[in-house]
Amino acid sequence: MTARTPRRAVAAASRTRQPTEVRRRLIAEAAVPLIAERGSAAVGVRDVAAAAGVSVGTVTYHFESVQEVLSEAMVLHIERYYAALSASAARAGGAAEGLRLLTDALFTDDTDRHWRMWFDYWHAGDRDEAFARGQAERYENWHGEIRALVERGRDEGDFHCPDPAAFTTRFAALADGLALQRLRQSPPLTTEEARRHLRRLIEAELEQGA
Amino acid sequence: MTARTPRRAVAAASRTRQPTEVRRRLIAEAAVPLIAERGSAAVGVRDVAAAAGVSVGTVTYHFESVQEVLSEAMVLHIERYYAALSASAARAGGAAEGLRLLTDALFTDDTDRHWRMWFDYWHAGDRDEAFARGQAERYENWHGEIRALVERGRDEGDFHCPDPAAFTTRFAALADGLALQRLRQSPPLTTEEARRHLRRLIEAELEQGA
Amino acid sequence: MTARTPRRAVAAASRTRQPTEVRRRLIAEAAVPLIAERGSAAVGVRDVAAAAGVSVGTVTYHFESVQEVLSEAMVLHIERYYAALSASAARAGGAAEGLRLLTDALFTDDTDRHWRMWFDYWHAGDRDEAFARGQAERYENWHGEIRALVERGRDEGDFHCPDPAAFTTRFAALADGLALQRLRQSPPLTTEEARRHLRRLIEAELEQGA
Amino acid sequence: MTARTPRRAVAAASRTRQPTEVRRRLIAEAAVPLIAERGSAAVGVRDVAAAAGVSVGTVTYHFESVQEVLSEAMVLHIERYYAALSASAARAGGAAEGLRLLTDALFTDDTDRHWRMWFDYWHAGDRDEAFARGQAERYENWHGEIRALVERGRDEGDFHCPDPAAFTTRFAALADGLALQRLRQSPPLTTEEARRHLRRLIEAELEQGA
DNA sequence: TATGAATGAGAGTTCATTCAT
DNA sequence: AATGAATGAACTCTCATTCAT
Repeated sequence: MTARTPRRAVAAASRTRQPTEVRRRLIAEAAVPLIAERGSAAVGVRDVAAAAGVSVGTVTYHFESVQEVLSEAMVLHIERYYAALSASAARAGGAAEGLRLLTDALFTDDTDRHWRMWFDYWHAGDRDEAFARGQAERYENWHGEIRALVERGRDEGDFHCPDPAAFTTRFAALADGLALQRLRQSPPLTTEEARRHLRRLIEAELEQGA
Repeated sequence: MTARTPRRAVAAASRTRQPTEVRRRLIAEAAVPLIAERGSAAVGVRDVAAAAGVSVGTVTYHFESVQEVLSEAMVLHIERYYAALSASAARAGGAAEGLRLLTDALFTDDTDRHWRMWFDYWHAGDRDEAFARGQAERYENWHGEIRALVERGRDEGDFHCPDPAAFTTRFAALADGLALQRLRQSPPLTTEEARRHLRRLIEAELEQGA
Repeated sequence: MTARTPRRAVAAASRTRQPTEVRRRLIAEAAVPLIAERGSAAVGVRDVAAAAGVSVGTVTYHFESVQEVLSEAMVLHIERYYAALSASAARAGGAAEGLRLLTDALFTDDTDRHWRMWFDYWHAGDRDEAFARGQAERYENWHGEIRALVERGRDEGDFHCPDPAAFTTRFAALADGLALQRLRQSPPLTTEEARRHLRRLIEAELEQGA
Repeated sequence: MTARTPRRAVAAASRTRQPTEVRRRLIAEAAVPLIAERGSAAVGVRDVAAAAGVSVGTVTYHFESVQEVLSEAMVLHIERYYAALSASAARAGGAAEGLRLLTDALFTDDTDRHWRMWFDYWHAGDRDEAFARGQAERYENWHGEIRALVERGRDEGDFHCPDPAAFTTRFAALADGLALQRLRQSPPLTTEEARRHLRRLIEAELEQGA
């Protein structure tokens, strides 16, 4: 009969008193799958609270606003994604192989949800300065990662690259653009096609003189 | 008019009776700048009605839903943008020059609002099937435009291109990706830099053998 | 694309200019099935106009208000129903048989829609004085019909009835009440059961002494 | 509070925080007189909220929809009415007297508002399955009450009744039908007349052989 | 620290009525 | 007589935020 069915099941243990930082983290973490599935615009405090197994009040107690929760959750997810990419590259023997592994890791069947969230995050920045700043920062880290590989590759003699920064811009832009197309075109670009386009760029720009 | 939105000034001339198709167009047209400035998520029927100088009822009389108004407005704006690009390319002597003019037209100081709306439209498609379909269609038209130029350039002997479709995918993706970066990075990518990256792709892929 | 698809198909011939009384009748007549199917509360001017094959303006030109259309339509339907009952009774040899035929005609598989509209009409009278007056008038006619049969039956020596008016009240009330139950109870009262209850009343009150 | 509904006076004491079940009850209770006076179709959330001395949000917080509020309010009222009838019957020495007291209690000058709400509730069931189900259930309870009295009366030797279920159907139907007439006819059936008709049924069917 | 009832502005939509054509 | 575009008040429902407990 009640309008909102009380769901207390989730994470009953965490209903106990927690230090702020722990609680914040638990809440943000709980929001990640919600955003990934519905998009940030469709996630409300109530949803987050329910998913985290806490009350609405607890969410607003620990966060200034919903925006803050969403932002934190998205950053959490995105950083984790880039960490995986880095790990993938680090596992390689040389920078050239590293860039190749990273390229492969960018488009897999599991990455669509990442790209969706990434563009969702991008979009949020359109009206929210804080999101935009986070976005810029994330772009910077990501570019740094790529550029480092390119430069190491050049040092190791595998790549020929007069302007690593410019290449990085193109590489990152191409990846973003391919993802956009993949998520909207029909029939969609396959993951393999997307990778091939990136590899084509690498060949054309870094390996031609090698 | 409602107490909340007191202005009625705009488009006073159109207060008169209009055939449905005319009124629909006037309303959609009035919605364009609103969406461009605030993003589609922040535009409501009341805003549109006020901007069009009509009552709320008039908007809902001519449209099924707000979504329909927004979609129509965005399509209006986007198609106009692509028409300008086409015109720009058509003005050229040959296909090679056409592609160069088109590249220049993609990034100017006036195009940021286009890109913003383009990505807004893209994002709307994330939760609305109708938007997504429109998006796919627009991608197709846009790709067709580019590919035609590439093929004509090859026929005219200016371009060397074994796979025009693949190049088109990369060109369009790079343009999208550069726009994403331009709107978020700080300091932002300049229009000239963005163009240069696209020209670099053209050189590397189409003109290398010429 | 248009919000409201223009349906001009229906009764194209009647789209021509018509004298007021003719047009009123055509419109009211068109409203009958709508009310029967959806209930008067769910029928709007637009529906009526569409069903009558005329414009909204035409409906409001000929009627003071929607209420008036609905009322007229309901009266049309209800009077037609009672006319059929009268005809049924008139067809009989004597009053006794007439009352029996009328009883049978009250509950058939086709009469549910009548009862539904009757109670809809009754309900409308709860907030609208005009409806209530129409209702009272209809009750009076209906009672008159029954009473006349009873009195004739008494004169013909078939019935024994010291107070025809009181019997009429009970007979009419029982019919109404049985219909109410039939439309709500589950399992619903069958038409045959409903008739039997009415016949039982007739036996108990009119035929016991005969 | 909203500009449109300035009064906030009622139930000032209940402005305080209440557990859901309590608040739900307070709100439903506040809706009863509104429905009784205007009919359920004319009662909106704003009215209910104002009457309950809470905000609109509070109503929608505790209820799924207005329908739910109205339904709960009507059930509240109707059950209370039947409880009073039962109490009336229970107070009697024997079942025969119980049925007589119940008959008297059905029509008093205070019961018109009940009947109005009962038919309003009935009508609501015409388009809403949930209402219809509630209605069916209420019919069942009410019939059970009557039948029990009849059977007890028979056991006590006061009534002669070969088919208590059938009598119950007729008794309940007659009561409903008399109420319908009473609320519409002019001049209206007096309460005493209505009772007399019911007593006549009892005499004719239950006491004739006694 | 945690709760969840309470809030109220604002959203999209409906629709009887008006009136220029 | 007929049209249908235009109106705007009123509707229900959503939801981030507040705050007494």
